Amino acid sequence: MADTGTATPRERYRAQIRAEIKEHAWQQIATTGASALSLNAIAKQMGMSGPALYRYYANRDELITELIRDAYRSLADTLRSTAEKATEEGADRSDDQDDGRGDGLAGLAHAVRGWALRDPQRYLLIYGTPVPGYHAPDDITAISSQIMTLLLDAASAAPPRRPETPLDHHLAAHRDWAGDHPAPPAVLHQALSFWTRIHGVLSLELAGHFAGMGFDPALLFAAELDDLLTR
Amino acid sequence: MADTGTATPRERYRAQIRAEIKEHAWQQIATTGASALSLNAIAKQMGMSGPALYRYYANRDELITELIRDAYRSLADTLRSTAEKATEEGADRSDDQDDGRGDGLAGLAHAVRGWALRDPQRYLLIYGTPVPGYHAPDDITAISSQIMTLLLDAASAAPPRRPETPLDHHLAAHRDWAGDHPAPPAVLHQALSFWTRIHGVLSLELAGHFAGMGFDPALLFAAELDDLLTR
DNA sequence: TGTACATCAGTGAACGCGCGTTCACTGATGTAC
DNA sequence: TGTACATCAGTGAACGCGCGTTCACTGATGTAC
Repeated sequence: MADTGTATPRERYRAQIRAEIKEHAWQQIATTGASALSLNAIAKQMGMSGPALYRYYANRDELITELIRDAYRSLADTLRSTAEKATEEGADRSDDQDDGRGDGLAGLAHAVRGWALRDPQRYLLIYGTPVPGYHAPDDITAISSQIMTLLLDAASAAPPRRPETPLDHHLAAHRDWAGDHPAPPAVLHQALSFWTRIHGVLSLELAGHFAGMGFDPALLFAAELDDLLTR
Repeated sequence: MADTGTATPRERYRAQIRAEIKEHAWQQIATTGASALSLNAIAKQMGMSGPALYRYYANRDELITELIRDAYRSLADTLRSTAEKATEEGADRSDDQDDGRGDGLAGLAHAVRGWALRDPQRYLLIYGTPVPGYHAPDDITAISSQIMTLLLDAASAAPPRRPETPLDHHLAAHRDWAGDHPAPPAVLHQALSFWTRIHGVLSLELAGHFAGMGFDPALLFAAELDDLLTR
Protein backbone atom coordinates (compact mmCIF):
# COMPACT_ATOMS: atom_id res chain seq x y z
CA MET A 1 0.00 0.00 0.00
CA ALA A 2 2.66 2.48 1.06
CA ASP A 3 5.56 2.86 -1.39
CA THR A 4 4.84 0.55 -4.29
CA GLY A 5 6.75 2.90 -6.53
CA THR A 6 10.25 2.08 -5.33
CA ALA A 7 9.51 -1.63 -4.90
CA THR A 8 11.33 -4.29 -6.90
CA PRO A 9 9.25 -6.92 -8.69
CA ARG A 10 10.23 -9.40 -6.03
CA GLU A 11 9.08 -7.09 -3.26
CA ARG A 12 5.81 -6.52 -5.06
CA TYR A 13 5.34 -10.24 -5.46
CA ARG A 14 6.04 -10.80 -1.77
CA ALA A 15 3.54 -8.12 -0.77
CA GLN A 16 0.95 -9.68 -3.03
CA ILE A 17 1.36 -13.16 -1.59
CA ARG A 18 1.29 -11.77 1.95
CA ALA A 19 -1.99 -10.08 1.10
CA GLU A 20 -3.32 -13.25 -0.45
CA ILE A 21 -2.44 -15.19 2.68
CA LYS A 22 -4.29 -12.67 4.80
CA GLU A 23 -7.32 -12.87 2.54
CA HIS A 24 -7.51 -16.61 2.98
CA ALA A 25 -6.90 -16.17 6.69
CA TRP A 26 -9.92 -13.87 6.99
CA GLN A 27 -11.97 -16.28 5.00
CA GLN A 28 -10.96 -19.07 7.35
CA ILE A 29 -11.62 -16.98 10.45
CA ALA A 30 -15.06 -16.19 9.12
CA THR A 31 -15.98 -19.85 9.05
CA THR A 32 -14.03 -21.46 11.89
CA GLY A 33 -13.23 -18.57 14.21
CA ALA A 34 -9.93 -16.97 15.04
CA SER A 35 -8.63 -19.49 17.55
CA ALA A 36 -8.76 -22.27 14.97
CA LEU A 37 -6.74 -20.38 12.37
CA SER A 38 -4.22 -22.76 10.79
CA LEU A 39 -1.26 -21.98 8.57
CA ASN A 40 -1.35 -25.41 7.00
CA ALA A 41 -5.00 -25.04 6.08
CA ILE A 42 -4.36 -21.65 4.48
CA ALA A 43 -1.46 -23.09 2.48
CA LYS A 44 -3.58 -25.96 1.26
CA GLN A 45 -6.31 -23.57 0.19
CA MET A 46 -3.76 -21.57 -1.78
CA GLY A 47 -2.40 -24.69 -3.46
CA MET A 48 0.91 -24.43 -1.65
CA SER A 49 2.72 -26.65 0.78
CA GLY A 50 2.55 -25.73 4.46
CA PRO A 51 6.17 -24.70 5.03
CA ALA A 52 5.98 -22.21 2.13
CA LEU A 53 4.09 -19.78 4.32
CA TYR A 54 7.08 -19.44 6.58
CA ARG A 55 8.72 -17.37 3.83
CA TYR A 56 6.05 -14.75 4.53
CA TYR A 57 5.24 -14.97 8.21
CA ALA A 58 7.64 -16.09 10.91
CA ASN A 59 4.88 -18.00 12.67
CA ARG A 60 1.18 -18.15 13.42
CA ASP A 61 1.24 -15.39 16.00
CA GLU A 62 2.81 -12.95 13.57
CA LEU A 63 0.00 -13.56 11.10
CA ILE A 64 -2.67 -13.08 13.76
CA THR A 65 -0.97 -9.90 14.91
CA GLU A 66 -1.04 -8.51 11.39
CA LEU A 67 -4.69 -9.42 10.99
CA ILE A 68 -5.54 -7.59 14.20
CA ARG A 69 -3.42 -4.63 13.17
CA ASP A 70 -5.13 -4.50 9.77
CA ALA A 71 -8.53 -4.67 11.42
CA TYR A 72 -7.80 -1.77 13.75
CA ARG A 73 -6.29 0.21 10.89
CA SER A 74 -9.25 -0.43 8.64
CA LEU A 75 -11.69 0.68 11.31
CA ALA A 76 -9.61 3.76 12.11
CA ASP A 77 -9.45 4.67 8.41
CA THR A 78 -13.18 4.19 7.97
CA LEU A 79 -13.95 6.40 10.94
CA ARG A 80 -11.42 9.02 9.92
CA SER A 81 -12.83 9.37 6.44
CA THR A 82 -16.34 9.49 7.85
CA ALA A 83 -15.30 12.26 10.21
CA GLU A 84 -13.59 14.19 7.40
CA LYS A 85 -16.59 13.89 5.14
CA ALA A 86 -18.70 15.27 7.97
CA THR A 87 -16.59 18.37 8.50
CA GLU A 88 -16.42 19.03 4.76
CA GLU A 89 -20.18 18.90 4.43
CA GLY A 90 -20.51 20.99 7.54
CA ALA A 91 -18.36 23.69 5.92
CA ASP A 92 -20.01 23.61 2.48
CA ARG A 93 -23.67 23.77 3.25
CA SER A 94 -24.79 24.69 6.73
CA ASP A 95 -27.67 22.30 7.23
CA ASP A 96 -29.62 21.29 4.12
CA GLN A 97 -30.23 17.75 2.83
CA ASP A 98 -28.44 16.00 5.64
CA ASP A 99 -28.53 12.26 5.02
CA GLY A 100 -27.90 11.57 8.69
CA ARG A 101 -24.76 9.66 7.92
CA GLY A 102 -22.09 12.30 8.08
CA ASP A 103 -22.61 14.26 11.24
CA GLY A 104 -20.48 13.68 14.30
CA LEU A 105 -21.13 10.74 16.57
CA ALA A 106 -24.15 9.57 14.61
CA GLY A 107 -22.05 9.29 11.48
CA LEU A 108 -19.35 7.40 13.32
CA ALA A 109 -21.91 5.04 14.82
CA HIS A 110 -23.33 4.12 11.45
CA ALA A 111 -19.83 3.79 10.03
CA VAL A 112 -18.88 1.37 12.79
CA ARG A 113 -21.99 -0.70 12.28
CA GLY A 114 -21.53 -0.82 8.53
CA TRP A 115 -17.92 -1.79 8.92
CA ALA A 116 -18.76 -4.50 11.43
CA LEU A 117 -21.59 -6.03 9.42
CA ARG A 118 -19.42 -6.17 6.32
CA ASP A 119 -17.21 -8.67 8.15
CA PRO A 120 -18.47 -9.65 11.61
CA GLN A 121 -15.46 -11.78 12.48
CA ARG A 122 -13.16 -8.82 11.89
CA TYR A 123 -15.05 -6.82 14.49
CA LEU A 124 -15.17 -9.74 16.87
CA LEU A 125 -11.45 -10.37 16.46
CA ILE A 126 -10.61 -7.01 17.98
CA TYR A 127 -13.55 -6.37 20.31
CA GLY A 128 -14.81 -9.86 21.06
CA THR A 129 -13.56 -12.49 23.47
CA PRO A 130 -9.78 -12.25 23.31
CA VAL A 131 -7.79 -15.03 21.68
CA PRO A 132 -6.49 -17.03 24.65
CA GLY A 133 -2.81 -16.68 25.38
CA TYR A 134 -2.33 -13.92 22.84
CA HIS A 135 -1.05 -10.47 23.80
CA ALA A 136 -1.08 -7.62 21.31
CA PRO A 137 2.11 -5.60 20.74
CA ASP A 138 2.27 -1.90 21.62
CA ASP A 139 1.79 -0.42 18.17
CA ILE A 140 -1.70 -1.89 18.10
CA THR A 141 -2.61 -0.03 21.26
CA ALA A 142 -1.50 3.11 19.44
CA ILE A 143 -3.96 2.53 16.60
CA SER A 144 -6.78 1.79 18.99
CA SER A 145 -6.13 5.08 20.74
CA GLN A 146 -6.37 6.84 17.38
CA ILE A 147 -9.90 5.49 17.24
CA MET A 148 -10.56 6.84 20.72
CA THR A 149 -9.31 10.24 19.60
CA LEU A 150 -11.75 10.25 16.70
CA LEU A 151 -14.58 9.53 19.12
CA LEU A 152 -13.43 12.31 21.43
CA ASP A 153 -13.24 14.77 18.54
CA ALA A 154 -16.75 13.96 17.43
CA ALA A 155 -18.09 14.11 20.96
CA SER A 156 -16.40 17.47 21.51
CA ALA A 157 -18.28 18.99 18.60
CA ALA A 158 -21.55 18.64 20.49
CA PRO A 159 -20.75 18.32 24.18
CA PRO A 160 -23.63 17.04 26.32
CA ARG A 161 -25.42 19.62 28.44
CA ARG A 162 -26.29 17.98 31.75
CA PRO A 163 -25.39 18.02 35.45
CA GLU A 164 -22.04 16.62 36.45
CA THR A 165 -22.02 12.95 37.41
CA PRO A 166 -19.78 11.05 39.87
CA LEU A 167 -18.13 9.42 36.86
CA ASP A 168 -17.29 12.83 35.42
CA HIS A 169 -15.37 13.58 38.60
CA HIS A 170 -13.57 10.30 38.41
CA LEU A 171 -12.67 10.74 34.76
CA ALA A 172 -11.31 14.20 35.40
CA ALA A 173 -8.70 12.50 37.56
CA HIS A 174 -8.17 9.43 35.36
CA ARG A 175 -7.91 10.73 31.84
CA ASP A 176 -4.58 9.23 30.74
CA TRP A 177 -6.35 7.01 28.22
CA ALA A 178 -7.48 10.15 26.38
CA GLY A 179 -3.87 11.14 25.70
CA ASP A 180 -3.53 14.90 25.50
CA HIS A 181 -7.02 15.42 24.19
CA PRO A 182 -8.47 18.62 25.66
CA ALA A 183 -11.97 17.18 26.04
CA PRO A 184 -13.78 18.11 29.28
CA PRO A 185 -14.87 15.28 31.62
CA ALA A 186 -18.42 15.23 30.30
CA VAL A 187 -17.07 14.56 26.83
CA LEU A 188 -14.75 11.82 28.05
CA HIS A 189 -17.80 10.30 29.68
CA GLN A 190 -19.86 10.52 26.54
CA ALA A 191 -17.17 8.99 24.37
CA LEU A 192 -16.92 6.03 26.74
CA SER A 193 -20.67 5.68 26.86
CA PHE A 194 -20.84 5.87 23.09
CA TRP A 195 -18.28 3.11 22.80
CA THR A 196 -19.91 0.75 25.29
CA ARG A 197 -23.44 1.28 24.02
CA ILE A 198 -22.53 0.82 20.37
CA HIS A 199 -20.57 -2.26 21.32
CA GLY A 200 -23.38 -3.60 23.46
CA VAL A 201 -25.96 -3.74 20.67
CA LEU A 202 -23.51 -4.53 17.93
CA SER A 203 -21.67 -7.38 19.62
CA LEU A 204 -24.88 -9.13 20.63
CA GLU A 205 -26.15 -8.74 17.07
CA LEU A 206 -22.93 -10.06 15.54
CA ALA A 207 -22.74 -12.96 17.95
CA GLY A 208 -26.22 -13.97 16.83
CA HIS A 209 -27.99 -13.39 20.13
CA PHE A 210 -30.85 -11.52 18.49
CA ALA A 211 -31.22 -14.25 15.89
CA GLY A 212 -34.48 -15.87 16.90
CA MET A 213 -36.01 -12.79 18.50
CA GLY A 214 -37.81 -11.33 15.53
CA PHE A 215 -37.17 -7.61 15.91
CA ASP A 216 -34.87 -5.59 13.65
CA PRO A 217 -31.44 -5.02 15.24
CA ALA A 218 -30.95 -1.91 13.09
CA LEU A 219 -33.87 -0.24 14.85
CA LEU A 220 -32.53 -1.11 18.28
CA PHE A 221 -29.17 0.26 17.23
CA ALA A 222 -30.77 3.46 15.98
CA ALA A 223 -32.77 3.80 19.19
CA GLU A 224 -29.69 3.40 21.36
CA LEU A 225 -27.86 5.95 19.27
CA ASP A 226 -30.72 8.42 19.40
CA ASP A 227 -31.05 8.05 23.13
CA LEU A 228 -27.33 8.56 23.51
CA LEU A 229 -27.29 11.73 21.42
CA THR A 230 -30.35 13.38 22.94
CA ARG A 231 -28.93 13.30 26.41
CA MET B 1 -28.65 -31.68 42.73
CA ALA B 2 -32.23 -32.77 42.06
CA ASP B 3 -33.17 -36.11 43.59
CA THR B 4 -30.11 -37.33 45.44
CA GLY B 5 -32.43 -39.11 47.85
CA THR B 6 -33.50 -41.95 45.58
CA ALA B 7 -30.08 -42.30 43.95
CA THR B 8 -28.08 -45.49 44.22
CA PRO B 9 -24.44 -45.23 45.31
CA ARG B 10 -23.39 -45.79 41.73
CA GLU B 11 -25.61 -43.00 40.51
CA ARG B 12 -24.24 -40.69 43.17
CA TYR B 13 -20.70 -41.60 42.18
CA ARG B 14 -21.45 -40.92 38.54
CA ALA B 15 -22.95 -37.56 39.35
CA GLN B 16 -19.92 -36.67 41.41
CA ILE B 17 -17.44 -37.54 38.67
CA ARG B 18 -19.51 -35.66 36.12
CA ALA B 19 -19.38 -32.62 38.37
CA GLU B 20 -15.66 -33.04 38.85
CA ILE B 21 -15.15 -33.19 35.10
CA LYS B 22 -17.09 -29.98 34.69
CA GLU B 23 -15.05 -28.29 37.40
CA HIS B 24 -11.84 -29.12 35.60
CA ALA B 25 -13.42 -28.07 32.32
CA TRP B 26 -14.21 -24.61 33.74
CA GLN B 27 -10.73 -24.34 35.10
CA GLN B 28 -9.35 -25.16 31.68
CA ILE B 29 -11.68 -22.74 29.91
CA ALA B 30 -10.57 -20.02 32.29
CA THR B 31 -6.97 -20.40 31.16
CA THR B 32 -7.12 -21.50 27.54
CA GLY B 33 -10.57 -20.39 26.41
CA ALA B 34 -13.57 -22.43 25.43
CA SER B 35 -12.57 -23.36 21.91
CA ALA B 36 -9.43 -25.11 23.15
CA LEU B 37 -11.28 -27.30 25.64
CA SER B 38 -9.89 -30.84 25.47
CA LEU B 39 -11.27 -34.03 26.96
CA ASN B 40 -7.84 -35.63 27.03
CA ALA B 41 -6.37 -32.71 28.95
CA ILE B 42 -9.18 -32.84 31.50
CA ALA B 43 -8.67 -36.58 31.96
CA LYS B 44 -4.95 -36.11 32.49
CA GLN B 45 -5.60 -33.42 35.06
CA MET B 46 -7.92 -35.79 36.91
CA GLY B 47 -5.38 -38.59 36.86
CA MET B 48 -7.46 -40.68 34.48
CA SER B 49 -6.94 -41.98 31.01
CA GLY B 50 -8.59 -40.12 28.15
CA PRO B 51 -11.18 -42.69 27.12
CA ALA B 52 -12.50 -42.90 30.68
CA LEU B 53 -14.38 -39.63 30.20
CA TYR B 54 -16.52 -41.25 27.53
CA ARG B 55 -18.31 -43.09 30.33
CA TYR B 56 -19.61 -39.68 31.45
CA TYR B 57 -20.01 -37.62 28.31
CA ALA B 58 -20.73 -39.02 24.87
CA ASN B 59 -18.37 -36.49 23.29
CA ARG B 60 -16.85 -33.04 23.53
CA ASP B 61 -19.94 -31.25 22.30
CA GLU B 62 -22.09 -32.80 24.99
CA LEU B 63 -19.73 -31.52 27.66
CA ILE B 64 -19.71 -28.01 26.20
CA THR B 65 -23.49 -28.07 25.97
CA GLU B 66 -23.75 -28.94 29.63
CA LEU B 67 -21.32 -26.20 30.57
CA ILE B 68 -23.37 -23.66 28.66
CA ARG B 69 -26.58 -25.00 30.17
CA ASP B 70 -25.10 -24.77 33.67
CA ALA B 71 -23.94 -21.23 33.01
CA TYR B 72 -27.37 -20.07 31.88
CA ARG B 73 -29.01 -21.88 34.77
CA SER B 74 -26.63 -20.37 37.29
CA LEU B 75 -27.25 -16.88 35.95
CA ALA B 76 -31.00 -17.43 35.90
CA ASP B 77 -30.93 -18.70 39.48
CA THR B 78 -28.84 -15.77 40.64
CA LEU B 79 -31.19 -13.29 39.05
CA ARG B 80 -34.29 -15.07 40.30
CA SER B 81 -33.10 -15.07 43.90
CA THR B 82 -32.11 -11.43 43.57
CA ALA B 83 -35.56 -10.59 42.28
CA GLU B 84 -37.23 -12.57 45.06
CA LYS B 85 -35.14 -10.88 47.73
CA ALA B 86 -36.18 -7.55 46.27
CA THR B 87 -39.92 -8.23 46.42
CA GLU B 88 -39.62 -9.61 49.97
CA GLU B 89 -37.86 -6.49 51.16
CA GLY B 90 -40.32 -4.38 49.25
CA ALA B 91 -43.17 -6.04 51.13
CA ASP B 92 -41.58 -5.93 54.60
CA ARG B 93 -40.34 -2.38 54.86
CA SER B 94 -41.58 0.19 52.41
CA ASP B 95 -38.41 2.18 51.83
CA ASP B 96 -35.92 2.35 54.72
CA GLN B 97 -32.24 1.32 54.67
CA ASP B 98 -32.19 0.25 51.07
CA ASP B 99 -28.73 -1.05 50.22
CA GLY B 100 -29.30 -0.43 46.54
CA ARG B 101 -28.75 -4.07 45.71
CA GLY B 102 -32.19 -5.48 45.86
CA ASP B 103 -34.52 -3.20 43.96
CA GLY B 104 -35.65 -4.07 40.48
CA LEU B 105 -33.38 -3.56 37.52
CA ALA B 106 -30.60 -2.02 39.58
CA GLY B 107 -30.45 -5.12 41.74
CA LEU B 108 -30.40 -7.36 38.69
CA ALA B 109 -27.65 -5.29 37.11
CA HIS B 110 -25.39 -5.63 40.10
CA ALA B 111 -26.23 -9.30 40.37
CA VAL B 112 -25.21 -9.84 36.75
CA ARG B 113 -21.97 -7.96 37.20
CA GLY B 114 -21.08 -9.82 40.39
CA TRP B 115 -21.88 -13.12 38.73
CA ALA B 116 -19.79 -12.27 35.69
CA LEU B 117 -16.77 -11.03 37.61
CA ARG B 118 -16.78 -14.17 39.75
CA ASP B 119 -15.97 -16.16 36.61
CA PRO B 120 -15.46 -14.05 33.48
CA GLN B 121 -15.10 -17.00 31.14
CA ARG B 122 -18.50 -18.30 32.20
CA TYR B 123 -20.12 -15.05 31.14
CA LEU B 124 -18.11 -14.94 27.93
CA LEU B 125 -19.04 -18.52 27.12
CA ILE B 126 -22.70 -17.62 26.85
CA TYR B 127 -22.61 -13.96 25.79
CA GLY B 128 -19.22 -13.67 24.09
CA THR B 129 -18.07 -14.64 20.64
CA PRO B 130 -19.83 -17.92 19.89
CA VAL B 131 -17.85 -21.16 19.76
CA PRO B 132 -17.41 -21.74 16.00
CA GLY B 133 -19.47 -24.56 14.55
CA TYR B 134 -21.42 -25.09 17.75
CA HIS B 135 -25.19 -24.77 17.89
CA ALA B 136 -27.02 -24.80 21.21
CA PRO B 137 -29.99 -27.17 21.66
CA ASP B 138 -33.48 -25.86 22.27
CA ASP B 139 -33.69 -26.31 26.01
CA ILE B 140 -30.93 -23.74 26.40
CA THR B 141 -32.98 -21.18 24.52
CA ALA B 142 -35.70 -21.87 27.07
CA ILE B 143 -33.46 -21.00 30.01
CA SER B 144 -32.23 -17.85 28.33
CA SER B 145 -35.82 -16.74 27.84
CA GLN B 146 -36.40 -17.28 31.57
CA ILE B 147 -33.70 -14.68 32.07
CA MET B 148 -35.49 -12.36 29.66
CA THR B 149 -38.69 -12.83 31.65
CA LEU B 150 -36.94 -11.81 34.85
CA LEU B 151 -35.74 -8.64 33.15
CA LEU B 152 -39.23 -7.92 31.85
CA ASP B 153 -40.72 -8.43 35.31
CA ALA B 154 -38.27 -6.03 36.89
CA ALA B 155 -38.73 -3.46 34.14
CA SER B 156 -42.51 -3.71 34.49
CA ALA B 157 -42.30 -2.70 38.15
CA ALA B 158 -41.10 0.77 37.16
CA PRO B 159 -42.09 1.36 33.55
CA PRO B 160 -40.34 4.30 31.88
CA ARG B 161 -42.39 7.46 31.42
CA ARG B 162 -41.42 8.99 28.09
CA PRO B 163 -42.75 9.62 24.57
CA GLU B 164 -43.18 6.64 22.30
CA THR B 165 -40.25 5.85 20.05
CA PRO B 166 -40.13 4.24 16.59
CA LEU B 167 -38.64 1.17 18.22
CA ASP B 168 -41.61 0.95 20.58
CA HIS B 169 -43.86 0.70 17.55
CA HIS B 170 -41.70 -1.96 16.00
CA LEU B 171 -41.55 -3.98 19.20
CA ALA B 172 -45.30 -3.86 19.59
CA ALA B 173 -45.45 -5.84 16.37
CA HIS B 174 -42.44 -8.09 17.01
CA ARG B 175 -42.78 -9.26 20.58
CA ASP B 176 -42.62 -13.03 20.16
CA TRP B 177 -39.30 -13.14 22.02
CA ALA B 178 -41.08 -11.90 25.12
CA GLY B 179 -43.27 -15.00 25.18
CA ASP B 180 -46.63 -14.21 26.71
CA HIS B 181 -45.31 -11.50 28.96
CA PRO B 182 -47.88 -8.69 29.22
CA ALA B 183 -45.26 -5.91 29.22
CA PRO B 184 -46.12 -2.83 27.16
CA PRO B 185 -43.79 -1.87 24.27
CA ALA B 186 -41.93 0.71 26.33
CA VAL B 187 -41.03 -1.99 28.84
CA LEU B 188 -39.92 -4.38 26.10
CA HIS B 189 -37.74 -1.58 24.85
CA GLN B 190 -36.26 -0.92 28.25
CA ALA B 191 -35.51 -4.56 28.92
CA LEU B 192 -33.63 -4.79 25.62
CA SER B 193 -31.79 -1.58 26.33
CA PHE B 194 -30.91 -2.81 29.81
CA TRP B 195 -29.52 -5.99 28.36
CA THR B 196 -27.41 -4.37 25.65
CA ARG B 197 -26.06 -1.60 27.88
CA ILE B 198 -25.13 -3.92 30.72
CA HIS B 199 -23.50 -6.21 28.22
CA GLY B 200 -21.68 -3.36 26.51
CA VAL B 201 -19.80 -2.23 29.60
CA LEU B 202 -19.43 -5.64 31.10
CA SER B 203 -18.15 -7.49 28.06
CA LEU B 204 -15.53 -4.85 27.30
CA GLU B 205 -14.44 -4.98 30.93
CA LEU B 206 -14.25 -8.78 30.98
CA ALA B 207 -12.39 -8.91 27.68
CA GLY B 208 -9.79 -6.63 29.17
CA HIS B 209 -10.39 -3.64 26.92
CA PHE B 210 -10.41 -1.20 29.81
CA ALA B 211 -7.21 -2.70 31.18
CA GLY B 212 -4.69 0.03 30.51
CA MET B 213 -7.11 2.91 30.62
CA GLY B 214 -6.89 3.84 34.27
CA PHE B 215 -10.48 4.53 35.21
CA ASP B 216 -12.65 2.31 37.40
CA PRO B 217 -14.99 0.10 35.34
CA ALA B 218 -17.36 -0.18 38.30
CA LEU B 219 -18.04 3.54 38.10
CA LEU B 220 -18.71 3.41 34.38
CA PHE B 221 -21.06 0.50 34.99
CA ALA B 222 -22.85 2.42 37.73
CA ALA B 223 -23.13 5.48 35.52
CA GLU B 224 -24.62 3.49 32.64
CA LEU B 225 -27.07 1.89 35.01
CA ASP B 226 -28.07 5.19 36.57
CA ASP B 227 -28.56 6.78 33.18
CA LEU B 228 -30.65 3.85 32.10
CA LEU B 229 -32.91 4.00 35.15
CA THR B 230 -33.47 7.76 35.20
CA ARG B 231 -34.92 7.83 31.72
C1' DT C 1 24.63 -9.15 -24.50
C1' DG C 2 26.22 -13.17 -22.25
C1' DT C 3 27.94 -15.56 -18.45
C1' DA C 4 28.73 -16.61 -13.22
C1' DC C 5 26.93 -16.12 -9.11
C1' DA C 6 23.76 -14.93 -5.36
C1' DT C 7 19.21 -14.61 -3.83
C1' DC C 8 15.01 -16.32 -2.90
C1' DA C 9 10.33 -19.09 -3.49
C1' DG C 10 8.59 -23.32 -2.86
C1' DT C 11 8.86 -28.57 -2.05
C1' DG C 12 8.82 -32.93 0.42
C1' DA C 13 10.20 -35.45 4.23
C1' DA C 14 10.40 -35.49 8.90
C1' DC C 15 9.68 -34.51 14.10
C1' DG C 16 6.94 -34.48 18.01
C1' DC C 17 2.72 -33.42 19.59
C1' DG C 18 -2.13 -33.58 21.06
C1' DC C 19 -6.53 -34.24 19.59
C1' DG C 20 -11.31 -37.07 19.47
C1' DT C 21 -12.76 -41.41 19.42
C1' DT C 22 -13.19 -46.79 19.16
C1' DC C 23 -12.33 -51.21 20.99
C1' DA C 24 -11.20 -55.33 23.53
C1' DC C 25 -10.14 -56.14 27.90
C1' DT C 26 -9.58 -56.31 33.39
C1' DG C 27 -11.23 -55.79 37.78
C1' DA C 28 -14.27 -54.08 41.01
C1' DT C 29 -19.03 -53.33 42.51
C1' DG C 30 -23.70 -54.39 42.81
C1' DT C 31 -27.86 -57.84 42.20
C1' DA C 32 -30.57 -62.21 42.35
C1' DC C 33 -31.37 -66.51 44.14
C1' DT D 1 -25.08 -65.78 54.24
C1' DG D 2 -22.88 -67.41 50.18
C1' DT D 3 -22.50 -68.09 45.45
C1' DA D 4 -23.29 -66.97 40.27
C1' DC D 5 -23.98 -63.59 37.34
C1' DA D 6 -24.58 -58.97 35.36
C1' DT D 7 -23.29 -54.32 35.36
C1' DC D 8 -20.21 -50.87 35.03
C1' DA D 9 -15.64 -47.91 35.73
C1' DG D 10 -11.40 -47.49 33.98
C1' DT D 11 -7.16 -49.01 31.14
C1' DG D 12 -3.97 -49.36 27.28
C1' DA D 13 -3.38 -49.87 22.58
C1' DA D 14 -4.61 -48.22 18.39
C1' DC D 15 -6.50 -45.27 14.38
C1' DG D 16 -6.36 -41.33 11.63
C1' DC D 17 -5.89 -36.73 11.75
C1' DG D 18 -4.01 -32.02 11.62
C1' DC D 19 -1.18 -29.01 13.81
C1' DG D 20 3.35 -25.79 14.04
C1' DT D 21 7.74 -25.91 12.74
C1' DT D 22 12.63 -27.31 10.98
C1' DC D 23 15.64 -28.70 7.37
C1' DA D 24 18.02 -30.00 3.23
C1' DC D 25 17.14 -29.46 -1.22
C1' DT D 26 15.59 -27.87 -6.28
C1' DG D 27 14.66 -24.57 -9.56
C1' DA D 28 13.62 -20.15 -10.97
C1' DT D 29 14.61 -15.23 -10.78
C1' DG D 30 17.43 -11.37 -10.28
C1' DT D 31 22.33 -9.04 -10.09
C1' DA D 32 27.21 -7.97 -11.31
C1' DC D 33 30.79 -7.94 -14.39
